[in-house]
Amino acid sequence: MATAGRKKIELKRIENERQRGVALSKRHSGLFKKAAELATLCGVQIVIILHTIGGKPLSFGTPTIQYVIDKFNNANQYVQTLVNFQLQKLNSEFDDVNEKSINERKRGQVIEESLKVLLGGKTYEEYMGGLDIHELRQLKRKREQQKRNLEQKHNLNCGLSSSSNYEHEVDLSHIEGPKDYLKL
Amino acid sequence: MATAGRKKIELKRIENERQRGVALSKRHSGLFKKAAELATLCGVQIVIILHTIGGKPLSFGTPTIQYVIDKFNNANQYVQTLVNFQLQKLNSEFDDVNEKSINERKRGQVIEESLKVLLGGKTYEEYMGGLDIHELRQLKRKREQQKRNLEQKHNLNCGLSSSSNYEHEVDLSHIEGPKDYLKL
DNA sequence: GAGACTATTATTAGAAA
DNA sequence: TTTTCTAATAATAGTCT
Repeated sequence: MATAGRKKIELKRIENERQRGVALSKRHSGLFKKAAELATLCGVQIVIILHTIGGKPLSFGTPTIQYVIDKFNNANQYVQTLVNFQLQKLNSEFDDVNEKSINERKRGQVIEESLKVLLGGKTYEEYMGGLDIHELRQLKRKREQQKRNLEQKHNLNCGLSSSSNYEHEVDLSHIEGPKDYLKL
Repeated sequence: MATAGRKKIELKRIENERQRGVALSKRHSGLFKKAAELATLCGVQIVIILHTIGGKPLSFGTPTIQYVIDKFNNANQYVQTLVNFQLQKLNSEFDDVNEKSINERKRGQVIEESLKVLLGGKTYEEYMGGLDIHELRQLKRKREQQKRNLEQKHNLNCGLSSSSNYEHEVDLSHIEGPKDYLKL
């Protein structure tokens, strides 16, 4: 038996879904409140994680973190930090290359315009016809090589997926199992 | 204020070590008991980990601490998946723009070469003399700067970049912070 | 740290919004 | 799912062991 209320209730799963939901809501906040009090009064660091039957995770954690608490709260913070870092890097590179592209095009246009004047109103392509195939092939090959290099680079730098090591090695040997409060 | 007992106590750290120890002992078992009840009554899986001021870890978990931890970490894997998706998208865009940049430059070089022949061995800039010099110098400076930036990035694959207002759409809402129970 | 005692306060079951 | 109300039950501060 357990609980405070109008009536004692049996210490077993509440089958009525509605009742169970209400109990979960009340006891969830009650538990977290107790945890917060404990943290404040006794200066402990504490983490609570619970998964409802429906699979919804609820969690509580004091701001200061250590050991296994790292594994929970920090896992997220750490992931976010990594993500932001990677995104910033990519964004920055993206901006650089994009600007470079714009500048190259701009310069090309300036040169092309004057060339056009010299060629009697024809563009370079129009003037040259289909020639320079050899060089064009070489350029294509180079471009492909560079693309391959880039892909390699990104796989190395952005391997968030493959490398799974945000995990701090944590000694869990001292952690107790669930105690048998229910049989009191 | 809080607590049930002979007297209300202020909701702040108990400075008296003896009192604090007693409070920790009682509240620790009380909290774990509540957790066990919640697990039984509502069928939730739950883990509590706390570290005392002295660094001693105390924990509780149903069905197992490791189980709940793993489940929580799996939720994080979902976050990682989303993140990887976003990164791939950015990488792909990056490659596109980069290739575009390379193509622009190659095209510019080809045009420049033929222009040089037409101009009697002089580059466009040399031929144009003082014309457009302001703009050309600006472009040149920008290009050199960008080249430097890129080289730096290639060398240090970890250069922290400046600003980014990119927001990844990842729902971390299930990870609650400590709630404000203490101000009630 | 953990128990026992007990006056006192906190939590919560039930019902309904 | 959370909240309100209220009666009933549980948790615990203080003190001692």
